Amino acid sequence: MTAEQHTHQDLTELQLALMEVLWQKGEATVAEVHEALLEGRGLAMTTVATLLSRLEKRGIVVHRSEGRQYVYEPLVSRDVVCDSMVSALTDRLFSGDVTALMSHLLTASAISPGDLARVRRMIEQSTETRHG
Amino acid sequence: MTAEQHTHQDLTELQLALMEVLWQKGEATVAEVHEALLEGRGLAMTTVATLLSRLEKRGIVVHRSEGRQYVYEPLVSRDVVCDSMVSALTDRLFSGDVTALMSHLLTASAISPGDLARVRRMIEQSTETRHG
DNA sequence: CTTGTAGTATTACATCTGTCGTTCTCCCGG
DNA sequence: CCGGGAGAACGACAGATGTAATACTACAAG
Repeated sequence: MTAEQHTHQDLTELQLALMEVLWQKGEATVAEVHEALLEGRGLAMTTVATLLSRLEKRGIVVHRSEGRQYVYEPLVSRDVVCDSMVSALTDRLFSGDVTALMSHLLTASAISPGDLARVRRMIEQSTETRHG
Repeated sequence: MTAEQHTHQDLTELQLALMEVLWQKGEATVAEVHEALLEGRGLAMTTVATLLSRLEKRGIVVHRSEGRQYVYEPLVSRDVVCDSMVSALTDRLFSGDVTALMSHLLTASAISPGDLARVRRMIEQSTETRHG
């Protein structure tokens, strides 16, 4: 049992935005992350650096020095974070009942008929996979 | 346009726990909420009072005086909060694509075959409803 | 060796959250 | 009329987050 994922990797909007850059690029310097977030967000370079270092303190990313720059790299995959966050929400709102979440998505939320059809196809696929 | 729900009613675990009590009882005094949360959480009465008043400042609950006690009442329905929080997550993680969330739930997450079947039935129901 | 400069490190501050301790108030029983 | 209590009001404090100014450092050019 080497895996002991904290399962509590709840990231905020902003933190996710940073991670998204790292996930996309694989790794990036502070300047690169800053650049990538410039459009839409007018964050100062130091702000980005601070955020990144805080993320590192939380063990979500690591950095190595390259010349006088820091190159950051994610330590957790996007999938793990998604899993963790979706699970957390499912727990909080639906006592961990995934089907309740589904139900909510299918009813309360605004889901288009097209989406519905696509989802149905997904379900079928899943079922097949399981049976296969 | 009288309706301007903030659509940003993101509540924390603890805040949700308080709300859950109010939603369940319809309304409750500080002491009642405190009591309801005692098992599992050992919060001081003042803590509960503080949390409730902060929730009120955010416009999520209101209180009226009854004797020398405060009776709190929710201002937003559970459904609205669920909607808001699920939407927020969908936006953050899947750029608002509900089907992507669904897909995630069907694959990455641990969903049992039984659940899968139940979900499929739900989908069919939804489809019928739409077509009907 | 000096200096500019890119880039990191340090410090700062406001807000939100979790968590209370303390104080204030007002009604009930003497 | 007075003292106890049950609550509410107020103030506190630590940790996380968003945001950045300022300080420091080390390399590259002269």
